[in-house]
Amino acid sequence: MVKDYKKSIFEQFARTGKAFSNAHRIELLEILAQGERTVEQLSLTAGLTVANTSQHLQLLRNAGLVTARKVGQYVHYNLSDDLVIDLLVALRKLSERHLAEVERLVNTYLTVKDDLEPMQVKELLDLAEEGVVTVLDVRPEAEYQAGHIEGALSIPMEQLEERIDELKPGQEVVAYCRGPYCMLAFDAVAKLREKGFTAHRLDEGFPEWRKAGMPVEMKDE
Amino acid sequence: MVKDYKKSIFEQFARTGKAFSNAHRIELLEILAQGERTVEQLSLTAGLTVANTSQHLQLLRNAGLVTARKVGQYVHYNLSDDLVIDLLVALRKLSERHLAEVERLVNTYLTVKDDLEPMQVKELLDLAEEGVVTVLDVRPEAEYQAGHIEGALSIPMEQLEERIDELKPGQEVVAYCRGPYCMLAFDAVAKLREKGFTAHRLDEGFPEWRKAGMPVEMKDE
DNA sequence: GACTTATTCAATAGAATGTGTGATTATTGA
DNA sequence: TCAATAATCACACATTCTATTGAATAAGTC
Repeated sequence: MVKDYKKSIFEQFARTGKAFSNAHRIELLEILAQGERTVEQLSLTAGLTVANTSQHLQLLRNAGLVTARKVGQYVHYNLSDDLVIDLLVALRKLSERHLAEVERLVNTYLTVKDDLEPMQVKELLDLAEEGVVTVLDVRPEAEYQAGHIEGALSIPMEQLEERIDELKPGQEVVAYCRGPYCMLAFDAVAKLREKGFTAHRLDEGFPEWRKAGMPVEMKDE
Repeated sequence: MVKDYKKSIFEQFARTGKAFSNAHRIELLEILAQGERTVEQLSLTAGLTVANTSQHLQLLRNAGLVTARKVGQYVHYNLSDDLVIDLLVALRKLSERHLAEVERLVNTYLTVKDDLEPMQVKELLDLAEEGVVTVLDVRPEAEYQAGHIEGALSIPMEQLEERIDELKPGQEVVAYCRGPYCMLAFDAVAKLREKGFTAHRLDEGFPEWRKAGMPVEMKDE
């Protein structure tokens, strides 16, 4: 009796854990941490076929990690709970510390890492308040629409070069994107500095920001 | 280039996640959260064959979640980091909230749950200080030896009935064991009440207690 | 009603995982 | 040196996962 109970309990936990045992599923969850998405959007962003995406989503749904609501012919998926973000963050932290490989990859890609000091949230808030800095959201337009840091300016990374004159030359810029492993903000900072701006990268992405209860502007849902 | 990087990063995360995708492995981690164990001890507690236990441990080791050190012919395993406990806790919380099944199981087994109010840590500390309550560790002797709450009395659950006279009749007792899903303390409280004691169950187990930086006595390692 | 689009379902093949058995490697002690 | 013990390894088998394909369902449009 107790034995059975014990067995079942751990199996339930494993069911949740299983959701995080596949790279594609983790990526889907990370994307959903940005905000609501349809199946097609998810499949495009993650680079999976629609059917495959749908199947992973079913699994995540069965594990209770995401919710789905149908609007017309579209099914909008979302994280069911902020606890999912907690788990993603815990997973990241643990992986960072233990998998030397992760560290290596981060350092390999980000050769300029030391130059791009991430800004602290408090610092940023103060400076933005005073108008000293511009907070720049370099994610795709759609993601900005779905939700962004309060007062942030949206210039998707691909358009940064052509729209760079929207930024005042003397202005200090803080770029952010999806999270610590999102490359967009790194690329943006590199580009901005190349163009003579003082630019920093925000260590956190939008999900962490929202999770921390910081001011955001969200699309009505 | 960026694509490859992205792929690799999520795969590393998945590797960590994979460790939590199997019920036996989660159980092994939960046991290790109590303290260091040998392969044989783990296999006995989890009810697995030694070879099977060893294989799961290899996987956990490759994922960087546990460390092994050889002492004579024994290999002692341990969690490599408190972040692993964080992840276990996050997994529990998320599972609890989302898997109705977990809730159901807890409630089914613990029909007397409402009667056994868990005590809050602060409350407990105050009362223990004043000598009003006895903190009782009902885990097996070996686990107590490896580490326990400061000042706790050890009476393993199996011996509780015969050694019950070690407790003063009027005394209030607070029992604890391995964690929220460990049955020992529930059984103990039931038994103690049957014997006329005022008994409570501590909601947290030893790992949570230690993790929270509360006073413990540990075996020298 | 026919057509288009978004999503899911069903079936399949191939890869990965989990477990038991028995052999193998270390370490200790006689 | 030999036997005993702890742990790991190597293999084999069954099970489970994953991605792909093409069909089915559901909602909107003409």
